[in-house]
Amino acid sequence: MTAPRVRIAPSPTGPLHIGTARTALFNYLFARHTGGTFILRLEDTDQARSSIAYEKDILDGLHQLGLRWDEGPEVAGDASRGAFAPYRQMERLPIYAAAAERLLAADAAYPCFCTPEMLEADRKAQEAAKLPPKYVGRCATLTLEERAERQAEGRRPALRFRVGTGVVAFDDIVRGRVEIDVSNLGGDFVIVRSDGSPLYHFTVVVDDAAMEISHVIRGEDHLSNTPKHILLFRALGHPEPQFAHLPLILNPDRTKMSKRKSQTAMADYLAEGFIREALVNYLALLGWATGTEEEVLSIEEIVERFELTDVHKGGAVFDRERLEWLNGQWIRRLEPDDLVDRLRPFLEADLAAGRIGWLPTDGELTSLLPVVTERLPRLGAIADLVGFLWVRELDYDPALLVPKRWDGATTREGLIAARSTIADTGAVSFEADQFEPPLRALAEGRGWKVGDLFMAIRVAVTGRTATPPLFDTLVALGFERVLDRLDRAIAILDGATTAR
RNA sequence: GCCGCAUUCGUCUAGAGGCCCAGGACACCGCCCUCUCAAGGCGGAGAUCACCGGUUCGAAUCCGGUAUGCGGUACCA
Repeated sequence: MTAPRVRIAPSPTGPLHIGTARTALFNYLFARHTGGTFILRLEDTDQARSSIAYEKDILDGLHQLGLRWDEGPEVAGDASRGAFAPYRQMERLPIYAAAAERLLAADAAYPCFCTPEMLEADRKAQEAAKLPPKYVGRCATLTLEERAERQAEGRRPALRFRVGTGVVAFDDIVRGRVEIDVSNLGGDFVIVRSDGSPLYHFTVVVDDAAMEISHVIRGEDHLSNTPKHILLFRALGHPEPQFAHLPLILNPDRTKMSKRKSQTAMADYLAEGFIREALVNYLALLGWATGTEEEVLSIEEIVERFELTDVHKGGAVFDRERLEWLNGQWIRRLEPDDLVDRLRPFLEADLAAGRIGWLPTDGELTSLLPVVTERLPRLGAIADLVGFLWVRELDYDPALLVPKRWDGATTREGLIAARSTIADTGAVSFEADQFEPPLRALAEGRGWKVGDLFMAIRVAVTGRTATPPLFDTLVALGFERVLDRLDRAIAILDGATTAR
């Protein structure tokens, strides 16, 4: 058998959608697993809704996920690559026109002069009679003379495809045999608008035929449309590809995942710091499983194990919690240098947004990693975790300073004692294991719980109650800043007592 | 309305006639570890396998029906 050729065919009418990314991924996995070719084609015939900005978002998003296509357009107008160029439908208009001409010549299609008003009236009547909406076929039997007459009146016809009669059946790779009676297709459907622009059902088939697509892998929402495509393939005299309809990704209420009810833009997930390894891993597991208990898998491992026949039939609810868990798994698996590189853009964004006052060096960041990675659910959470390291002044609620079991006076006393202990030991060298024994001894000597003392210090130097381990934090801050922040906390407590 | 597709713990799933009074993971709860938060370890709770009927010695797995859900039904993609 010849190598498969598959494609992802997004339309740039919105940002890269999670569902589109998943479909792209499954096509990619299938292509790589079988040694086939993965093609990207832009379906931009809906000029009213398409935009170059969306196109860029989609291509960038796919690139960021690591889904490289073998044939297709490059970002924003750059050169295409592949033997079947162009890969933007708006640049393929002559091809559709020629195909339409052939169908017309063969009388597989005919011009339709019905006006939107007439069609609307038909629909109303059918609705009233409780009949399924369907084109009545008014123009199906027009003679050549009648067509010419209407043309002469200046009416611009749309082109309709004759669906004929019978049953269309196909063997879907994930769903098995599907049979649909042509009478349920809604009658002869329009393939070219009256303004001459081709419609989706038509372009998709012309292109899949022209690009020699062997397997059409797409969302289940296209299942009911497949007979139309098959009819078109036949009329065009082209062998039908195999079809595989993937289950839908769902909102929590089990409807098709939508912008209204879920976060659907891939760019938003990327911006939050979900990394491609996790995103790919998670998306692959929506509707597919290895059949073993393996779950944390690299894209290479997934490629190796992927089979279309193992894909599920039922829809899958998108579960952000599980994605976050996988993201944590993958963040912890990254090499330190890699993690530092990937953290950079997030820190730059934090700086730009004023969440931090300056950027750490690579060395600083690297030394922080051991205590940071296991606390990082998303790269974007970095400032939230240790942003206190890169700000001049801490801004916190003074009430946080006082541990639950302590009062203000005890806290003040504790911080003063801790300050001098740290000043004494830190003057020699500033290392984590230097402080723990003396500070523990301090707590013990005063009859304090170490947790309380440590918590007071923690809040004083970080402004937060949840941080990486205290001593690593102190070292990261440095001798001077630790003392400064302790002094400032003591001053705050002084102020509080004097005020009272 | 009509057509199509689907249905295993809250969620993602394993399961292809006996290994299943259903396994794993996320989330949840508890314990351990512990200076907080995580991470990790251990344990717990959680599914009469949508329902009804049939086939079979035996069904989550096969067949039929029902219900529910979703998708499609455009001169959108």
